[in-house]
Amino acid sequence: MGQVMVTIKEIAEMLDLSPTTVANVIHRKTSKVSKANVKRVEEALKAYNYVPRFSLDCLTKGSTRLIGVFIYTDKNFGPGIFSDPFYGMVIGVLEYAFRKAGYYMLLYVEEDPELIFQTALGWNIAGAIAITFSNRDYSKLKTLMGKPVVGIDTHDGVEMETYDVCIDDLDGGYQAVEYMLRQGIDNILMVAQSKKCSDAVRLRGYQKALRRHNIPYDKSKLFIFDDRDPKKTEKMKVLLRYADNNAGIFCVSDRLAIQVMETFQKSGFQIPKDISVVGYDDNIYARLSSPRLTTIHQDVQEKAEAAAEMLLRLISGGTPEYRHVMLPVNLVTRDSVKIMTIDGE
Amino acid sequence: MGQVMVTIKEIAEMLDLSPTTVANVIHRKTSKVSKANVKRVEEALKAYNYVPRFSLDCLTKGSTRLIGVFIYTDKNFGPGIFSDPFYGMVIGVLEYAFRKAGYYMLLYVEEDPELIFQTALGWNIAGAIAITFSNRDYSKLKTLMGKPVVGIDTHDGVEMETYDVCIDDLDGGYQAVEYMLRQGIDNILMVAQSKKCSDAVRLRGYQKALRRHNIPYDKSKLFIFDDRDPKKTEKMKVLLRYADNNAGIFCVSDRLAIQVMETFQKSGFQIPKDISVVGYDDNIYARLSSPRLTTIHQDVQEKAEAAAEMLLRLISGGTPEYRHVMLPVNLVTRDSVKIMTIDGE
DNA sequence: CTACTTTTTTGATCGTGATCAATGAGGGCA
DNA sequence: TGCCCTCATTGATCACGATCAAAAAAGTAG
Repeated sequence: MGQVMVTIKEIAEMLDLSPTTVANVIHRKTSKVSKANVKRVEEALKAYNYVPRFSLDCLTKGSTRLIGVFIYTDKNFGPGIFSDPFYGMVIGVLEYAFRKAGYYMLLYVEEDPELIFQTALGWNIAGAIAITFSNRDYSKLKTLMGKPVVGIDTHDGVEMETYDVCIDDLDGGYQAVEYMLRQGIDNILMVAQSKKCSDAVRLRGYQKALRRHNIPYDKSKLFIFDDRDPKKTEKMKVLLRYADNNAGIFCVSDRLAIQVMETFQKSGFQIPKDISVVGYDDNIYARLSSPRLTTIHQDVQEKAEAAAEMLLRLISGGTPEYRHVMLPVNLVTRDSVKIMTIDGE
Repeated sequence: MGQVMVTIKEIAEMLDLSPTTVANVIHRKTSKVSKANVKRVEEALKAYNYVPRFSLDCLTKGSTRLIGVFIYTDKNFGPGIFSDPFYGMVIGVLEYAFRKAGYYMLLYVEEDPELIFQTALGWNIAGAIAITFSNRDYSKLKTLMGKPVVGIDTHDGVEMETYDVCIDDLDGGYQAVEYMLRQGIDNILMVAQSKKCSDAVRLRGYQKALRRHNIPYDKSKLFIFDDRDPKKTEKMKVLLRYADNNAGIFCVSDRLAIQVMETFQKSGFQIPKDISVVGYDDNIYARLSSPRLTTIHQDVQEKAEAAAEMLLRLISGGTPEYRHVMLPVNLVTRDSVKIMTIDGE
């Protein structure tokens, strides 16, 4: 059915030449082909719209021009994962960078590491971006393929042999909490999605800020709300009893922050009058919410660009300048934190 | 470098069998292999972690298990395209559906149709999703590949031979405008991104609503703001002179609607007191904006799921129930349109 | 015109998996 | 024991492109 692709052999037959000659023209080895034939072959290639069969690259070269972008989701996020602006931006930037470099992007979102490994091997990809992998899975992927892998937001932080890009979550947590403390807010809760990964690092930043102000860490002030939990919004109501103008909440994502604010607002509280909230990411949610969200800004585009550049350099046999790139974050102050006025706190 | 993949031939050599026997076990043609050997081969496959080379499928079958998801962008959207919740949701749903069906997703965003065709051919994809293609490019892609293609939001509407999914933009435009008219708002502007494609259809819906209310169409009330234009926000100020409590603006996207609202708000106008605004899409912007945006809701997830199902059925040789799926849209009333009260309009 | 060099073209092989036709081995029956 | 039949296994071939060594053609010099 449909049009059949022209092969080198067919072009060669039509011109009464050998496939080798045609192949030589394709690979610009024109020194080995007479000018007359170069012209003839080139015209035929255009006329019959010859397209190389990318998928067969793995036979003659070691790999295809596919780059695997693997997103590990330990929770079953379901199909809506890219409506999260973070993932959307990341894959948009990666696709762009790879395409411009002549590579193609195989996108694969999986919870089962084994399936990711199989995909990487079976497609003979040239390299991979591993998003939110654990160090163990990163290493296994790399060992199995023997091809470059660059991690983005590796779960359990940086290890010697990995190449990866992340953000300074310790500083992010610290800045968020320090800012509230400086406004005289000293009863600060933290709302996280899990106790692991980047949330754990942000928690350390939270603790560091408290320590600097000689406030003991009270683990009852750490709340975990699982994104999968359908009763999540219901459970958030436990936060209501903390409403107090000396209280603040540090949330590990803008999404969570918005939900927390809505919880308070629905119960008649005002933000930041009755309680302050700081988010994390600085995505579209933060700019549109009311009140507009004070949050920790991370440059997702830069993160993805850095990862793409690292991987492309590794694939072409080079060595990236750094093994580990940790991008800075910064606080963006908007309207969700009560500001200390001159005449009192 | 790295681990080398095990091949069928190698497994066969290790077990002192022929490659054919191993291949037969892999393809479940166990009727042709003795039970003892089936067991031996299966164990070896597991032990040496045999993974078939997906990319070579095109040699023996007609195509690979890749599905091309092609997004045509006549404007150079740049790398941030998926931060648009629409595209993000679409590709998330597609990736999920294809993966569950055993296919892999090749994502390719391009402005040059020729490069899309080359990609489709070179990778021997099993089928393609063509997002915002023109009918001409859709047909060309289909003809060149001879494989199933399903369109999403085909630019110039539906034609006989295409398979595609779209939304009822005529009704969307109509509902948006009709709603404002019923609130006594009779001076209605329309803000679009272009004069083509779905915007053109929505314009017809706009005109239809006016006609029903015996209001003549005034083309000076149609404003085009190109998303690429950096002076876009500046240019929007021409709208300000329409501020009037009998005036309303129908915007072809929530993003545009938000920008329009901000333009008015920055100049001290209130929405909907001084002017009403209706958006289109009902994405995250609409729910978070202030005032919350009254808008036309489209179910992006359903759209993508319908397209995925159609394509998978076509690939497996079946026939989808419909050639053209047009999903309904509906108005979601929130707070950006002035509501007519009992005692006056 | 021969001998030799250079240019151009070709044949053969590899790498991987699917498949068909053909061979080998074992079992049953006369 | 010999013959046939069936089940199990194998060899050969194809699909496609890259590449190297070998062959053919063309050109140069004596």
